[in-house]
Amino acid sequence: MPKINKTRYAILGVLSLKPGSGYDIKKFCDDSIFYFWNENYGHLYPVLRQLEKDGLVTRSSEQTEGKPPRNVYSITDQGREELHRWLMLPVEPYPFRSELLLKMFFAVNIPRSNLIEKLEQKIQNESSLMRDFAAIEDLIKNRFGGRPEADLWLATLDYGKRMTLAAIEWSEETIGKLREEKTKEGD
Amino acid sequence: MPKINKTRYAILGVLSLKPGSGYDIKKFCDDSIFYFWNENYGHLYPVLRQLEKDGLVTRSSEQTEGKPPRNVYSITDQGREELHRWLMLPVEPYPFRSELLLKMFFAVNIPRSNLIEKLEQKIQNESSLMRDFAAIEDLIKNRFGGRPEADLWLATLDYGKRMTLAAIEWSEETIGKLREEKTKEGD
DNA sequence: GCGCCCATGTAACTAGTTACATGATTCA
DNA sequence: TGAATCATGTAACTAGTTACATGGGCGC
Repeated sequence: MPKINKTRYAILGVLSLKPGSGYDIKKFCDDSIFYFWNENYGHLYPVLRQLEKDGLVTRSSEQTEGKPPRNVYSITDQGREELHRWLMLPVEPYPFRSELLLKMFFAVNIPRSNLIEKLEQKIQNESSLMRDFAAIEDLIKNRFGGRPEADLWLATLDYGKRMTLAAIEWSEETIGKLREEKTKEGD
Repeated sequence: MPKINKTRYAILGVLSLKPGSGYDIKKFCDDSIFYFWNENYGHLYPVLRQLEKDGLVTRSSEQTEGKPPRNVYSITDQGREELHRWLMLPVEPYPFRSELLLKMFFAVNIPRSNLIEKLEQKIQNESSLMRDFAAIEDLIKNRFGGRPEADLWLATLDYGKRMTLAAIEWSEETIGKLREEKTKEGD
């Protein structure tokens, strides 16, 4: 089974909401779906050109005076069909990788304080995510509450919130356990 | 900042527990840490040779009669130092990607029944994982309970369990919400 | 004047996947 | 007899990352 290029579909998905430039697509990923998707220019721009060649998007160059030129892409009917076809397909299992867990698993000879630092860092990161989620939730409810997509968007957000909360809880309890061990040894 | 090769450290980690062949390392990944790490031969074997060239592991060829030859690798002192150095380093943020969420996010024109199927599939997968976790937990507690690593291994397992449970809960509640919507429309 | 935002892209690289190739042993 | 497990590896490919290159506008 050949690996299918997900970036193609992520781009088609973003353009299915509204036309935009490569820059806009990247921005959308970073602002709205960053908690489960990411794209970078080095991959985005070439794939965008390829989609154009395949007839799934069209490009129109906009030149506003005193501003950098914009290549605005729109999804075509063929592009919508292709996206629809892919959305209907079952989800391919994607191997999850966690460097934190890898490090913990082999950390017998690492000072517990170092592990605790890593877990505290994780709590910081995840807490920051929780604040982002609150802001996104407001945005969806206030600005896009009427849209038929709103429920789906809130569902994906709910996933992010649950995972993030669970990660924070695990980190805190694991820190607790590590401290217990430490004091046991220390006495 | 250059991207560091995680496979190198995963291999060093596995060999830090005990010497083994490429096949053994792959097996360990698939059996014991598959819920947060994966390796495949196409990457594993070349990296193993590279580690040998760098003096971080040594190779000894075993030829048992009537069996395929085995290249058994052992970690060197230099390898242990390199592993230790890396384990102490802070965790690099790794972008999380979810095809399921990507599909849900853009699923306005997809029948709800198709989404529900995907969520049910997810519940199946995660439930199967939960059973694997139970088996691994038994193994750690019964066979490796005395090892100093046991607590760390149980901590990583605990992470897996929490995430998996949260994913199942989310899937079930999301199915519920989708069905509600459906019946509302239906009337 | 400095830094951030807008805006496009390429080149070089690396990590990782899949498919191919081979072949013995063991167990049902 | 056929499937699974043991066992090693290469070749071709693709996806994705990072660094480089360029440059105007805007606000503090």
